[in-house]
Amino acid sequence: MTSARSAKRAPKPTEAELAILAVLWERGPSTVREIHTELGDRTGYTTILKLMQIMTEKRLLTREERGRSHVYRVTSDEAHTQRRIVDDLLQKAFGGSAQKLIVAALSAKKSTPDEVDEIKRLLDEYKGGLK
Amino acid sequence: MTSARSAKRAPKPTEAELAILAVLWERGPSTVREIHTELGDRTGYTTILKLMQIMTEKRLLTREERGRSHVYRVTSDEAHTQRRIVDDLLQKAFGGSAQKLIVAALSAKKSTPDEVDEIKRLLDEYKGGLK
DNA sequence: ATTCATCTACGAAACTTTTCGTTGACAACT
DNA sequence: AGTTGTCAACGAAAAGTTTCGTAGATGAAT
Repeated sequence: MTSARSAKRAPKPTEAELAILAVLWERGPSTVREIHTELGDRTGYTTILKLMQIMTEKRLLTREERGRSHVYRVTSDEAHTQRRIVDDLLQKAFGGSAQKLIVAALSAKKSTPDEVDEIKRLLDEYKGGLK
Repeated sequence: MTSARSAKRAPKPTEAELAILAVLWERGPSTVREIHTELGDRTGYTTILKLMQIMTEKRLLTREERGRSHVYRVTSDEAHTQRRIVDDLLQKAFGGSAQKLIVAALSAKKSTPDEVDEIKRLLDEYKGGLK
């Protein structure tokens, strides 16, 4: 056997794929038409269709038929996929240091003191979950 | 004019470029040989050389001659580049929510309580810097 | 029944990124 | 002077990603 479409882990999505995932996260299960509309006129309909077909092959999406069209949904949840992506970035750009990444995120986002407090609350929550 | 190599802002590095940047961040200014050694035998020497030449064209790196070889250094500092990358990811995968990203970073890294405390300290520092 | 709109499927073009083979320069060594 | 090792330069192949044109199916409207 060489490279059949067998049971593999979901690979890291490409840029264009990520744009589609983001819409699916926001809207929930959707048709190609819906995604295409949401994404605006930057890309043609068949481009989106093709990408979603490829994503289905890669197991990033599943689909079911509804009438004449297909409804796509993401296979693994938003948090899981985001963790994958961040983990990858953490290794490649931050030498594995979550702290550096968080600092970068804060200054990129220019968070307000209130938001920082909210983040601190999340940290406590996370710490609580560890025990 | 269409696309001359003029005064442009540094573009987002590709994956392979990022691997090189990471080594330069860690080691400081280095020769191609040094980067190649550090990166192991996964890729050939000329591949790294070519990439670094391209990166120099793109102004991600500058270089100066030292004897027969060239010493490359990054143009903009680590934090700045990391912020760029994170900002991009923030928009594309996290709907602009720094909180989501931070949570993802924590669980990807499986941070310990001590590390979480350290991050909280950084947050306070950051908050202090805002005033 | 013909036309029209909408959908999937397929294939290939266009573009980007990564890889490496080859060449020529240069210096150190014999 | 000839051989050997190391380097930058260059070009182009290979691989990966994104784009869209075209075709065929199906249902709705005339």
